[in-house]
Amino acid sequence: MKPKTQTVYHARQFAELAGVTVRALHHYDHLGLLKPLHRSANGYRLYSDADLARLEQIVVLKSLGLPLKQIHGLLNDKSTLRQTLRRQHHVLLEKRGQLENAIRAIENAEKSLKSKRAPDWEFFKQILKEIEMQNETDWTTKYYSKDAQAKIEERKALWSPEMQEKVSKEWAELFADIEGSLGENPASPKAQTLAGRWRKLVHGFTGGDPEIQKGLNAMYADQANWPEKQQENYQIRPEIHAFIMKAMKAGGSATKC
Amino acid sequence: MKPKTQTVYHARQFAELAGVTVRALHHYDHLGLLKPLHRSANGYRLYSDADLARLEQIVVLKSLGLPLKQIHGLLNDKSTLRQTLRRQHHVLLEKRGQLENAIRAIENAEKSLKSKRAPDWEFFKQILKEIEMQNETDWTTKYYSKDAQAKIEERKALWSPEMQEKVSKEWAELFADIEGSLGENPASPKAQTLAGRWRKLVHGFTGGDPEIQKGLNAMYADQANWPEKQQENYQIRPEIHAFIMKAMKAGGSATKC
DNA sequence: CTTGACCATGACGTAACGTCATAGCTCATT
DNA sequence: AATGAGCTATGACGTTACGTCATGGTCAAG
Repeated sequence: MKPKTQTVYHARQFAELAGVTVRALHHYDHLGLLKPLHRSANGYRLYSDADLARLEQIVVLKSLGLPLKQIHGLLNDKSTLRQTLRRQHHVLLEKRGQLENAIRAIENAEKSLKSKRAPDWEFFKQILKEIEMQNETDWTTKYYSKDAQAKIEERKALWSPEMQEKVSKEWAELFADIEGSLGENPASPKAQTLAGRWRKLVHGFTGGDPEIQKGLNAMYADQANWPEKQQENYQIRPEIHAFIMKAMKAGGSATKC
Repeated sequence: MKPKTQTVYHARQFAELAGVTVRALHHYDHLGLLKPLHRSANGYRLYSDADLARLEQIVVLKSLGLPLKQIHGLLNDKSTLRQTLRRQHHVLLEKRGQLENAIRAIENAEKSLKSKRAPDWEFFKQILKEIEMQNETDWTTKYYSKDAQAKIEERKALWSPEMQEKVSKEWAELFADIEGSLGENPASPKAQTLAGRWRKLVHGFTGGDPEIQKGLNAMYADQANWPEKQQENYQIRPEIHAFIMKAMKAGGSATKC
């Protein structure tokens, strides 16, 4: 005999088991997110242990900041769980970034309030701008159309750290290989192979989207105006760029960079 | 002659100057947060440079995460700016903490998803609990009534880092001084002075609130169940405690610890 | 029978606007 | 003068995840 623990719970008990309120249960029921298995004759909600498991999953996902709608979808089709988590991870990192900006801004503002007795709004404005400028991780955005930006954000969210690392390693290897083949004829099979790898990596970023490709090209054309700090990280040696361009042309591709 | 730049703006222009939408202007107007100086005959909102200054302040405060209601109050009575910023700083730090929990939880969950193909909800639950347990900065809360907790939070938010440091230094000094006076008669003026300092420091925390005092007492009485890590930081040597209790009694005070 | 504790549904409130819908005004072109 | 583009106004509903009544039925204990 199994220990026959209670198999049905009333709203109150059930809510307490998962640390939520009865009102929340009503809400979830209303949304169709969690419907009690049955109702008693008088209309009371009767929850089961299976319901408890589901509710606990809801609570977990909720604590990760997911909206109830998505949770609903996830629980009906858990195959997208991975991607949802990736996306959410990205979202949370961004929120944290903004929070940190605000926190630092307040700290600076407090310092300035300590010396000057009256608030200096011009100064505050400055502080915020500077902080925003400082961590301009997204200085690239100005090259993309609104439309393209949205698409990029979409795809960014799905890049796992491993993928990111793998890709940057592939780029590094590709650069090294090109470096060693600068003497080759751009039309040679070897050069064409390199151009192929290049295209594949670029394609991995653009996803084949012409809007994104356009932005990337624009960004590349404006190299002179990149922020100094990024020059080193992103700039491609002219010889390499020239070589690849020639190889691309020889191969008949229109992709610019 | 000063450069007579435009002195009145229509909604659209004005909004762009501060990087907000026209709808937001309507909203602020509706709330009474920012009313345009006048309206044109046809009912159009006409904003002035003074309005611009105010709008910019609104934008700054909003970016710090302050609700419009509070901003409204602040702009009418800037004397509370300091405290509001302190409070907000505290709020933001807490939000960041929660975000970090969620972020770490997702990262762990992703790891576990990598090995096992199916989501292991029990495991997720565990992860969240552990992370919550791990940074239990507020293990003390369980000793306070809901009411008292709210009050404590209120006061915490107003403690500047400097205050905090000053207070803990004062406690350290007091402990040292008591340590050197353990041989004294608890009724002696010297002991009474020490007891007075003790009371003042406790009062600084309780704010004279009996609810908070009660919680503090309860917490102290339950020393045996404190989390291990905190034992060292918070525990008071029994000799010192005993001495102060005697001195308090001798002085006729009812304060327990 | 009366409490007190628990249940249900329904509806309004919250924060900060976004997004129509409807309608008037203005300037410039046809 | 009529028309269309572009700007303006007000009003109202939608969003998120419930909290907080308001109203009324149910159940076990005394």
